[in-house]
Amino acid sequence: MRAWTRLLRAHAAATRLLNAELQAKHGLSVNDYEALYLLSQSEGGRLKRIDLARRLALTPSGVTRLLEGLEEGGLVERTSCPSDRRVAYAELTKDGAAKLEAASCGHVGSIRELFEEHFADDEIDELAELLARFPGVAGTDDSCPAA
Amino acid sequence: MRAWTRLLRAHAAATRLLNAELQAKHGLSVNDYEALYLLSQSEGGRLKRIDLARRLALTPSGVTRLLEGLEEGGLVERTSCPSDRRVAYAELTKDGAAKLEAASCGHVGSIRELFEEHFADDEIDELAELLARFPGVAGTDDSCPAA
DNA sequence: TGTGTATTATTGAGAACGCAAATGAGTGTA
DNA sequence: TACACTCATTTGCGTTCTCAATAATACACA
Repeated sequence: MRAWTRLLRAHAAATRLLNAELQAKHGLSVNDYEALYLLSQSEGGRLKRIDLARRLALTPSGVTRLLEGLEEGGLVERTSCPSDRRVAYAELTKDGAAKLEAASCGHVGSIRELFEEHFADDEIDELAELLARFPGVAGTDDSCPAA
Repeated sequence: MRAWTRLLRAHAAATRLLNAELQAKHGLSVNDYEALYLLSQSEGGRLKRIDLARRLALTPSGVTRLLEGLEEGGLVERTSCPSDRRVAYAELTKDGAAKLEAASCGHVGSIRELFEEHFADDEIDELAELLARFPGVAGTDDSCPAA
């Protein structure tokens, strides 16, 4: 029980902090950033919308809304798939890659700072390992295509 | 970095699951439940709104909105403080205590299930200990008045 | 081929929450 | 007393997300 309530609090506090900073400096939300990052790590800089949803732990409709904003800003482009006309790809644009580049240094720094202020290096690994146990979390953070 | 993104995913996935269940069975959100629980554990079944905000990792305005719903449902009552007329207490009503009682068994069970399915007991403790390091998380989950 | 089912994506409606601004109340200082 | 400052709370507004319903496509099988 303590573990659960603390997960709630830790997420709320950390998210609010990082969101505010990212928003102020670059006009991006944390999820905007994560989406751009995932695209940048994927082959061809693009990902099926549904895969993006799974990796971000959002619903498909959440992804539609998220990408709406990014497309409007010209950071992401909609591409269609010739072999399956149901799927739409989200593809990183040049502007999107540049935006990610510009934001990443500061953002990664803030995250490092937040964690290293309170944890030793091996504790961070431990935390990551434990969190990966939750359903749907494992294997969502690297560039593997998530078959 | 992995630790951070996994914290995001784990929270999103777990919250969505437990929220849906709690909502379907009792018409409460996770934060509704947490608020009722915190009140039930506090002296006199009441808490200053601002303390509730801190313990839930919400902003004061978030608490106002949350309590709006609970007051409408008769689960919580607004009480004033004689010694400082700025503060308003949120006080658990009989109905609120009953509602909490009714929901707690199933909800706690779901949480246990979710965690015990993926973790050993000592790993849960470890996770709780690590999460407590985040700023503002420590000491928010028991009944201490959070001076 | 025709039909039923699963999958991908979008839309409408609504919930939850944050920020900024405003209000009213306490506190300290001259 | 008068003034500035801080604190608890609420309100308006915008953002982000979910759920349920819908549409279009793919696929499996008789």
